[in-house]
Amino acid sequence: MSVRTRFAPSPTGYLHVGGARTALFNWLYARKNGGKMILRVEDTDDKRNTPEALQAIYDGMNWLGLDWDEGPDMGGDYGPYRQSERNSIYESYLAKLEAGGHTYEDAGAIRFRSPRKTVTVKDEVCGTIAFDMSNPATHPDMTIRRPDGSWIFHFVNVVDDIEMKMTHVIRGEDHLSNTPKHVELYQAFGAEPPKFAHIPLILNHEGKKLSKRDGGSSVQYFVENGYTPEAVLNYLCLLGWSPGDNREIVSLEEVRGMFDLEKINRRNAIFDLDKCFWLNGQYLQHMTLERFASLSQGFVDKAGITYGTQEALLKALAIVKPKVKHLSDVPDWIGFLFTEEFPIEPESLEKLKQPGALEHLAALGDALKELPEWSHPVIEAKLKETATARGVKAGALVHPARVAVSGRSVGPGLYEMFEVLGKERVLERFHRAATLAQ
RNA sequence: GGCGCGUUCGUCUAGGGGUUAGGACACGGCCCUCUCAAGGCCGCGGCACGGGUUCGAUUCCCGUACGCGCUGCCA
Repeated sequence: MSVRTRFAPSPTGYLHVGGARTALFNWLYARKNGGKMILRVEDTDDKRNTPEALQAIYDGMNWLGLDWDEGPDMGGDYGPYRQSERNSIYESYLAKLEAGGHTYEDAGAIRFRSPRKTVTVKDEVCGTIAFDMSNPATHPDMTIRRPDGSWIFHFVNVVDDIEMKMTHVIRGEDHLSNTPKHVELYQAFGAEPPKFAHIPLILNHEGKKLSKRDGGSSVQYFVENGYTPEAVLNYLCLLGWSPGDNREIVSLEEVRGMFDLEKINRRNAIFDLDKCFWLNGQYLQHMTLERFASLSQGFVDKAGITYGTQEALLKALAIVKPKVKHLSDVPDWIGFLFTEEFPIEPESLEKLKQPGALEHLAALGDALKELPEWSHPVIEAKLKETATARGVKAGALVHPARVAVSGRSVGPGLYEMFEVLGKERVLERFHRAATLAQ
């Protein structure tokens, strides 16, 4: 039987990183085994259930690059894929339960009568667990339908998993304790339960369940803060799973080849934004300039930078790419290259006021002015030559020049900046800075 | 409270009856260097505790503690 996994989020208005990792593991397992990944929207009773909330799920999944084979947007053989549209299916399953005497009414709601036996759950991650369901006080009969006719999660979840022929249910460990209830339902339907795999939860720095308020709890956070999907995906893979060979940087493709349910830990993991941040810098540095440019484009446009030609933008991006850690920082890193209105940091301006700084700057300007060719190696040689002639270290010229040209003391390599700016603008900026620092 | 799951550096993890307990992030130092990064080197830092089992336990078993989850007419 071919593998069928599913990601079954409830539209809450955003894609939670925990949900994203659940989706990722389901995706990996399906793809690894040549199976199908299904997206099912669990929108049973919520009023907050809006088109925007659904869109947030699509957006998050799309951004991460996790695709699915069946879902609300594309259909499939077992649809519809939104629980709000599956009422007739639930009615028929309820009828089966009623026919079997498994239900009863309680204050208008419909409850499932537990068989009150020990239920054994076989979990691919947690092993075999026996749950004693005999005590109604600790394991009350679950409600499956509210008085208003709406359905309860446990019921529709199981019905859909049966109907959609899921072979593997990979979900958060918060459902482990619910699983015996689900197994009772499978048994009442005479259906074979799927294989379960409960994956550890993702916690915040306080060790609590990651909530909406925690930075990085939503995929949207990573989109807005200039993370690359490959870095986030890589980070998520490393939470509860490991390639086992001490590598930290592993592409989705590689993980897809070696992913295995048995290798998932059972331990909850605290989300470490620092490490995700580090991975992001790694990915940014090692990706192609083209990829970097396409990921940066949105941030550059949003910042309203008038960069002229695409070629000019590319040149600017090339010199900041090794330094940038967040794509959202790109505009700040390249902005001064495209306008003469860039700000000069007060602290940096102080460097220009240091004794000798303006003289060095003027001398450097004079030297550079004579340069027949304007390229990194030539500029560098000239600067060093000038420094030597003046009996100072290169830094004495570099620092004031950097401030003059960029308005700040931290930035891309000086010679690279010069090259991108061109001789005229560099010399102009030298003059302007000298004036400002008087 | 009951039930379930868990517990290796601050964090993510590798490992597993005999190891100097490995890696990564973070942190500190040094090197490189035009700044900042990157990179290189070094350092800091860990098997929750108590009993067993065993020649030997961080690894297996049992407790305890702690954490998390479930215990809804939330999902």
